[in-house]
Amino acid sequence: MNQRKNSGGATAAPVRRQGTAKRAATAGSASERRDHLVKLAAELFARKGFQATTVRQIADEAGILSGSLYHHFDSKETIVDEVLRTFLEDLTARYRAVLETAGDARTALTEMVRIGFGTLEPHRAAITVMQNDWNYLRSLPGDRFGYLVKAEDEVERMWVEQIKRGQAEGLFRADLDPKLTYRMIRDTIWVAVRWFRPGGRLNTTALAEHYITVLFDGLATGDRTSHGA
Amino acid sequence: MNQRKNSGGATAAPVRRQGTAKRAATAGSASERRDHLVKLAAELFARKGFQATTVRQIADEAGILSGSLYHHFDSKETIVDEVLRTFLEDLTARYRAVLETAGDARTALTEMVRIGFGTLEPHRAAITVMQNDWNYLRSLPGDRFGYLVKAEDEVERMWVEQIKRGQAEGLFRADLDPKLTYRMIRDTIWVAVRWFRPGGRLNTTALAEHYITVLFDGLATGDRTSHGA
Amino acid sequence: MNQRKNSGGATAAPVRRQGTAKRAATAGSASERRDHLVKLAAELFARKGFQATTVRQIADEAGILSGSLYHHFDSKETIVDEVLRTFLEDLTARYRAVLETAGDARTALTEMVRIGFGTLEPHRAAITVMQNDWNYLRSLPGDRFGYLVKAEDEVERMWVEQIKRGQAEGLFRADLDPKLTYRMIRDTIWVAVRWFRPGGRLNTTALAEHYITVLFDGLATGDRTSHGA
Amino acid sequence: MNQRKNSGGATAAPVRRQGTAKRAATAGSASERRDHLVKLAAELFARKGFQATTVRQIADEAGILSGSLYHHFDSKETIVDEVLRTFLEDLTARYRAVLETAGDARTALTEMVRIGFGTLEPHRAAITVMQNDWNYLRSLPGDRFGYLVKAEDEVERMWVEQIKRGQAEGLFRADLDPKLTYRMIRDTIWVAVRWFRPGGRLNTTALAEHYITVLFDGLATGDRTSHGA
DNA sequence: TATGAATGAGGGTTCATTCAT
DNA sequence: AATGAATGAACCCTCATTCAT
Repeated sequence: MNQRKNSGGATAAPVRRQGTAKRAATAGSASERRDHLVKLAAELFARKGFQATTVRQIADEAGILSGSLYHHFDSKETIVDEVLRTFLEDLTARYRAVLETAGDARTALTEMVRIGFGTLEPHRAAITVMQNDWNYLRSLPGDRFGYLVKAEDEVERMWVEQIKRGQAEGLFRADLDPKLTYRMIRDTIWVAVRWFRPGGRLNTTALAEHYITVLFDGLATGDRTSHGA
Repeated sequence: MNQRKNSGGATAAPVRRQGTAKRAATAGSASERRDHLVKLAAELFARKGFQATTVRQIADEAGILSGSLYHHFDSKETIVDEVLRTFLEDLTARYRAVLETAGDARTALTEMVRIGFGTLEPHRAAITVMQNDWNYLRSLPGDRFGYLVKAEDEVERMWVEQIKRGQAEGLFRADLDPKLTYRMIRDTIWVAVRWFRPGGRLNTTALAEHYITVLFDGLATGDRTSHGA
Repeated sequence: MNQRKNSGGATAAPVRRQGTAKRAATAGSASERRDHLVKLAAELFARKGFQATTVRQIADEAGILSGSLYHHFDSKETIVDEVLRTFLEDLTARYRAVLETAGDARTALTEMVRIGFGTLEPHRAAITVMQNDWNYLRSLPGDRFGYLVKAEDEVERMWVEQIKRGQAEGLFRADLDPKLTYRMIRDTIWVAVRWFRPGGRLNTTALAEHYITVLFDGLATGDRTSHGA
Repeated sequence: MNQRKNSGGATAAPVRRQGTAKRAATAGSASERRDHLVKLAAELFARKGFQATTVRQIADEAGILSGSLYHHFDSKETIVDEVLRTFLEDLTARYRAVLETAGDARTALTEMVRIGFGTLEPHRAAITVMQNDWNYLRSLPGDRFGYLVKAEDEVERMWVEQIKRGQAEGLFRADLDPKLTYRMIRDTIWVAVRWFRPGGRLNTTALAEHYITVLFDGLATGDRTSHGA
């Protein structure tokens, strides 16, 4: 279950009983099989929600019986855990990388926005799950998903730091609440997962640039007059 | 505003075992009782999610048995339906009112943002449900919640119209995608429901003004230099 | 579920859908229904063991669906809990009653033996479960059945006390280990449940008198010569 | 006595992952390996019950995977079969040996009691299983464990014979039911397995002598007065 | 308008067993 | 003689819903 068994080579796709369902070419090491299952599950979780997805559906998708899933995972929760953890690890790693080499605060923030939108496509399923089921998963007993909160806190710290730095450097308006600003940026990026579809009119790069423009310079054209009540 | 207590009639407050729950003064007309139940349910849906909330929990909260709920509602879906419908009707009504008397596009948009944030408190539960369970509800068979999509479309039309008008008037950058811009604004407002807590450091008015500032004029201070890669 | 609802009178056995199975006349109060179910379950537990008995079998026996059992009980464990608790409460109550009015130690012990055998018939199922499944139930997590151990300790104390008193009074051999002696007596009585069948050659009274004879005066006839190695 | 370790051959102690468990020296002939597995399983069966013990647990204990057990045994039942059969064969053999050379009935019975207690330690696991799971195993379809009943019958015959002989010889009370008496003796001995722990205050020899005293001469001191109701 | 007992479908999970490798 | 992936049946339990009272 957890030792890489072979591999390297053509692995001569073994003849395997087909079960009832599709089951696309699933040769490869044990951990590859596991990853494959996680991917299938993530897709379902994203489409229908964690709770509404049954382990039987996941198993069907993989062409095995529901009980067989438990050869690979302890529980349904373990699967979604793996989905989210993978995403969060990738995300925080990318943030850290950017921050090590970042120039001024605006550049850093710009890069971070790009990273955010950049995950939209490769991690679409995970982000969707996080958006929709975060509330539920966090409420589960046993602090099973406590790391979610921790990871989020770390990310928040990174963003807020840059915003504050930008204010100190005179690059960003001093009258803004850093934490609040971070939240708005974060939400704007992630919620896009709800309507963003790859292959549509705009790709995630365009999305990012669009948002960067609005974020830094606003909707308005040059003339800064007061409006509203 | 939400607890017309009696109504002047014989209603002879029925002796009732109290069950385990609070259940404040529950006399009154049938429709008031119904509204009360909807409110309790909305709170639970918001806190735990629609699926994770059982009809038994709703009934408990109301101090009755789960079967008794079915004297008021056809199904669990009917309840959430009422929750969402009420919210959407209020929201669209407010938008229409503003648009009838609005001045230039920027003023109109400003007001719309204020309306958005303004619903955060009174409709917190409904918005939360919409954020978290929209995906699931929409996927239910029978087009039970098709009106959600319709309402959303109407709202989108209103916003996009104002954005385009603003661009035409030269108030907003011409290089922005109106639909995309709308979505970002919308999301930023609604998702706030996830972390906004009444009584905290900032009230919804402050939130609105904060966002209006960033939205129109951006994060950056005056010097519009190019940044990023 | 837990309030006595009516009763007293002929209760006009309500017409009720028959489900799929037998279901003997089950009129009466809610708690009577519950008791009935417990009795059915106890019988099955005794016959096949707690683990080997499925909730479906219990429900079948009652003529309802397995899920319906959960209207009356929280879990399968709750049912066996009720089986054992009822027995233990009856048993300890009887012991206490005897001990309050007992004469010398031998009389007390005699009565206790009679009580023991006397429970064999009315509590046959419960005793059988206790004999066969004690080990398993005790090992369940959460100290769900800790009271079993407590009740057993109390009973042990009562017996040992009488044995010691008998020794002090010069009625019982002084060279016997009281605790050990108790255990042997206890086991001899309870295990009889394994082979005792009501209506057989001997009833429980005869069993008791038989055992009392051997217990106090031994197998041997008068001549107390030493034997064995 | 139970671990002829090698056997003089190349056996080239196979490199084997150690799993999570102990697994002392496991080289040796196939039948030794098998015996070892049976012993591990017996221990688990005794501790947790036959049904509650999973084949996975047995395999874990042996440091192999559950599927691998099926190279040694046809089924889980086969394992417990072996556990019980071994015990019963040893037991009846010992009884037979004693009976061939026995003197009077009292001596014979004394020796049989000693044998009984004498198996408590070496066959603790098997006896425990027999006590707790007999009921279940006997109920399994296919008469798989019919030999259990047969062996028990044979043992009963041996005991009852001696008791009757003792009565005929005038050594035992004539008013006792031989079969009933046998059962009580048997039960008293075997159930001791539930609380007997090697290394405790009393060893099995002391237990036996204690019981022999009570059995033949009773609890009471010399004065045979009538008691009870 | 409520109760309370029941339905019936389905949920996640367990587990002895099989079998290609 | 072992692995590891899978089976398939069954298990306990949940829950929206129904309905006679």
